[in-house]
Amino acid sequence: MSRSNVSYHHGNLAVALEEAALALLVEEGSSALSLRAVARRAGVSHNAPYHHFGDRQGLLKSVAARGLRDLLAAMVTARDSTSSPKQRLLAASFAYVDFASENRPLFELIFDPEICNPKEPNPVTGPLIEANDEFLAETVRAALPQETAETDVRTTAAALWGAVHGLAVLVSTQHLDASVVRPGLESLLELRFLE
Amino acid sequence: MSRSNVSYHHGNLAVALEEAALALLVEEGSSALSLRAVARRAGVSHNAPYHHFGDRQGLLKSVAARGLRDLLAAMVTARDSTSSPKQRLLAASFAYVDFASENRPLFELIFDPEICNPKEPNPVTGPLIEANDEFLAETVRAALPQETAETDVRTTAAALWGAVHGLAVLVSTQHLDASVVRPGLESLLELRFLE
DNA sequence: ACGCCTATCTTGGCATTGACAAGATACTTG
DNA sequence: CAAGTATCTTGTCAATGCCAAGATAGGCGT
Repeated sequence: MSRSNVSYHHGNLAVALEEAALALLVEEGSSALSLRAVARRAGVSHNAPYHHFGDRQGLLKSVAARGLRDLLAAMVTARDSTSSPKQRLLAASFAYVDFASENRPLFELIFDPEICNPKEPNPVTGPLIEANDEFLAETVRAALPQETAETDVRTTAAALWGAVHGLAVLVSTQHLDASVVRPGLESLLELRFLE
Repeated sequence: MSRSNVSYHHGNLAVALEEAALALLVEEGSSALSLRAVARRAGVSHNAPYHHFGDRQGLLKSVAARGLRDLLAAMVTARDSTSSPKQRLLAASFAYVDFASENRPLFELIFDPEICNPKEPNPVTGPLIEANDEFLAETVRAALPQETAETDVRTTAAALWGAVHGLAVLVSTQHLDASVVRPGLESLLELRFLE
C-alpha cells in the first residue's frame, strides 16, 4: 500500500496534503494556508490537490474535521481522568479552552462558518459536529439531577457550551487573560446545574 | 468641504470607502471584501484606497472600528432602556447577541485577531476595545453588591463576557438555536452575581 | 494673479492564488 | 498483456494585493 516516495503516484496524497496543511497552519498561520503552498510542501504540483478535495474548501473541511476529532478526543480524555460528574464536566471544559489556546488557527478553522456550517449537511464534518453535541449533552446530563427533563439538559448544555466557547475564543484571541478561565468557569458551573 | 462627485479629487474618499466596504460586507459577505471591489464600488481606481489606509488590513481595521462603535452604541441604548441594574445587564447582553446575529460578517471582522488584536496597540481600534471593556465592567459593577471588590467585578465581568460572546458566536453561526439565548443567559445571570 | 507644492487619484505592472483544461503516467482489472 | 481509469503534471486564465510612476488639482507663499 505504501509506495516509494519518488513514484509518480504518491499513493497517500490525501493524507499527506492534510498533514502538510496542518503543519502550515501551525507554523505560518491561516493566512499561509493556500492550496499551492500546501501542494509545494507535500512535494506535488499545484493542481494535485484538486483531484482529492475538489477545491480549497474541500481540503480545509478535511483539516477542520481532523481538528474536531482531536478536540473531541482531548475532551474525552480529560473527562475520563476523574469520576465526579461535576469534575468531569469541568475537566472537559478546561480541555476545550486549552485546545483553543494551543491550536488557535485550527480552532478558528473548525468554527469558520464557511468551512463547518452545521446547517448545510456535510458528510465529513456533520457527523463530528453531532458527536460533539452528543458528548456535551451526555456529560451535562450526568452532572444534573437524574430526574432532569431532556429539554432542560439541552438548554443547560447550550448555555454551558456558550460560556465555555466564549471564554475559549476570548482567551485564545487575547481579549481575556487565561487566568480568568478557572475562576470564571467555576463560578458559572457551581451554580444551579450541579448537585 | 463637500465637492462635486465627478471631480478628480473625491473629497471624502476615506469615508466613502468605509461605507462601500460595509455595504459589500452586508450584501456579499466577507469573501467579497477585496480592496479592488471596494474601490470599484466607490467608483475610484483600484489603487485609490492605498493612500488612505495603507493596505487592506488598514481598511478592514477602520471598518471593524466602526462596527465596534455600533456594537457599543447598541448595548448602551439597550442598557439605558431599563432601570434595574440586573435588567440593564441582561438588556445589554441581549443587544450583544442580537448585534452578532444581525451583523455576522461585521461581528466576525471585529473579533478577527488579524484585524483587532488587543495586544498590539492600535490607535483606531484600541481605545474602542477599552471603551467596551469599561462599559462591561461598569454595567456589571452596578449589578453586584456595592461592597464587591474590584477584582471580583473584573472576574465576573470576564466570565459574563465569555458567556455572552460564546452564545453570540454559536447562535450567529447557527451552531445553537436563537431560542436558547434567553433561558441560557437568564439561568447564567441569576446565579450569584446579582442581588 | 501666478507658479510651485503636495495631497490625492490614475494607469501600468508584477507575483501569487484558485480554478479549469488537457496531457502524461502508472496502477488495475479483465 | 492491453484497455481503462485513477492520479499527477503542465499550461493557462482572471482576480487580487501591492508597488512604482505619472496625472490632476487644490493650497500656499510671493
